Amino acid sequence: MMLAQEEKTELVDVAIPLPIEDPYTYRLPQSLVGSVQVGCRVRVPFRNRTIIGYVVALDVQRSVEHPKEIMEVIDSEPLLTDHLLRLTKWVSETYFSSWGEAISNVIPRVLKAALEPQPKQKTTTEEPNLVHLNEEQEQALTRIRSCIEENRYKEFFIFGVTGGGKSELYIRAIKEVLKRGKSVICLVPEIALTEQLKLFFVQHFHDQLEILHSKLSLKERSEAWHRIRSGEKKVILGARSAVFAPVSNLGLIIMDEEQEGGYKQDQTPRYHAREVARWRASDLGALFIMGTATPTLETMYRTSTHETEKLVLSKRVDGKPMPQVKIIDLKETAEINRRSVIISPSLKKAIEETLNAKRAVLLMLNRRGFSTHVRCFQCGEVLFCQHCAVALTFHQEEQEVLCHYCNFHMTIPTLCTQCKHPLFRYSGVGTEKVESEVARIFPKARVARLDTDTTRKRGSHERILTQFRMQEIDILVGTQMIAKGFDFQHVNLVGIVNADTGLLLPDFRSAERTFQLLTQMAGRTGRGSEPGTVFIQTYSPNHYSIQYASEHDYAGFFNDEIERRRTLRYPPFTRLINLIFRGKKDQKVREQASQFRKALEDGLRGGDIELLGPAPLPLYRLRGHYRWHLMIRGLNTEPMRTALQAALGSYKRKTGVYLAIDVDPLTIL
DNA sequence: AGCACGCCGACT
DNA sequence: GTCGGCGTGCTC
Repeated sequence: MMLAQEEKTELVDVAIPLPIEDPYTYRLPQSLVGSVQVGCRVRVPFRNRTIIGYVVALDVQRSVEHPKEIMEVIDSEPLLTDHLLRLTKWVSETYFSSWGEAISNVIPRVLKAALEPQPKQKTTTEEPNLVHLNEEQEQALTRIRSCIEENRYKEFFIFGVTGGGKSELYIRAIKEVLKRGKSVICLVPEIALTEQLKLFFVQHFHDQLEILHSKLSLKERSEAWHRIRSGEKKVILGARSAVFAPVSNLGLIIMDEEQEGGYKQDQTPRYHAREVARWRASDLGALFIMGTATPTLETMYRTSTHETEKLVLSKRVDGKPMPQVKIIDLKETAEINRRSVIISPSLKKAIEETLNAKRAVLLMLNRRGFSTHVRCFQCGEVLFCQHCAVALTFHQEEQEVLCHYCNFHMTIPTLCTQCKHPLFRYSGVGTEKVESEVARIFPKARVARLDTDTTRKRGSHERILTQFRMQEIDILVGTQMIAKGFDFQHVNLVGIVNADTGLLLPDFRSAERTFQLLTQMAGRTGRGSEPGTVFIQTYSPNHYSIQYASEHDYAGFFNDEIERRRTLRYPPFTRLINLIFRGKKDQKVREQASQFRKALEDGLRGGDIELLGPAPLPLYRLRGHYRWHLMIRGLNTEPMRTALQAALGSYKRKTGVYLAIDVDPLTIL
């Protein structure tokens, strides 16, 4: 009897959501035979605890010493489709996580097994009028439509000036796909934009629309997930994580503002939603559409090699001219005033004129807080974070200094810890300082600020935007947050308080980022009846990012920058993998990085793969950890991955040293 | 990631 | 002599 029973049990492979190489093999007790399928969650014993894993293979023909028994099958139907299983496998291989980690990243943590039918929402049958498309939009739509009919993978990039009517094109493309019974994922770079676009999308797609992002409650997310999985929802709008939405019959993925860094996850698995979207679309024979006025060099380069087809929207739909851009050389104003100036005389004059005309002003400085460092008046000692290698930023509202990397904060000491002097000097300008300076210069103006500090509370972002829309704010000061999703007719003046903040970073993308930010900011004005003006304050007025941005010349910028990338062997001509080692003991971290380099060298033997480092990261100390990195550079990722995989298997790990692998890193901090 | 086993320093 | 540091290895 016992024998017969044992014959009937079978072995299944279970992916474990922990950083362990391969799936583990478990025995399926007779009582559960037939009740489990690939893609189901199961509860399994693991060491001295239980853990939820994912069944990735049935009927495994492998001898395992003492396979343990599966305790419980959680889902009666597979949670993950075959496609999602292959997708997560690909993610784990590409970004060096375990398969289980990749899967657990995709499905909501708490997911009810049973599905509750959602009460039918009242559907408004009235369709909002589709606005008339201009010739360029019409042509682009024709191309997209013909590819939808072909039912195979195809990639478009919509190169649209700000105000060029991308959104209208998205809506039309989605409708075309829905007509054919297929579903759509539409990605935006951050959650706040999801909320803004939702109002627009819901008018077109009613109860077919689902919102998906990580700020939803666990319950909301799990319910949304089920509605998508069941096919009830066909248009999914969301941030990065929505790229994994379990849609059936995928026809189209849209990625708006393709250049945004928010599409890259900064924790394991460190995937880029653009690459995930590309893989999914290609796997399922769907369309992938990216759109922006300021594409990454990578995407623009793909259009030149015809891997991606470019569709151009060069004209603003309202026929408005691009705003006039004036560059202010801060070296000159600083000389006249014999000290640095926050608002130059010409910008001040422009603000006055704009206020007199009852129009609104946006002032952007990509740095929050009041002053960027606090220094002893006598000995010059700077207040540093105890855990990170960065100066503390003074925040006036909190009356505290704050570390922008680890959130450490404290009140300013009464006496300098070095020389006991009681006075400190506050230098370096942040948005708080700009706000108070502007309020001082223009006492009658209504001034507000929009940055992470003023939008921490839920709904406060929306509240400030509404006030601005209702023209209850004359001057809005903010970080790059005000560069996105702002479409206000009454903005006649945009001031970039300091365009150089990003240019000084030790990052090969700093010029690209600066160009993008300036171009986006310029696009925030001149959308009303009068042409807008942009003032760019800078200490490097001749820098090519600033020059090209002031001329609205993406092509010029691209041609310059792509040659730099070619010469310096940076993406898109090469691929990078960044290996970040961190730990409490500097010496050990450093040794580990050197040892890892040797392990990599052993596996390389020639080839065109370069190893750079080990070198300390720009943020040498972060949250009490010392940080060193190694960079792998090559022409194709395949040999790089092979070498890395081999090194990971052979190197001797030290305790207390953690390794993070960042494939195609966006920032190297 | 946890967690247990195991081998060398400063303490009741 | 013990408590505990963290280095090493394993989890089906």
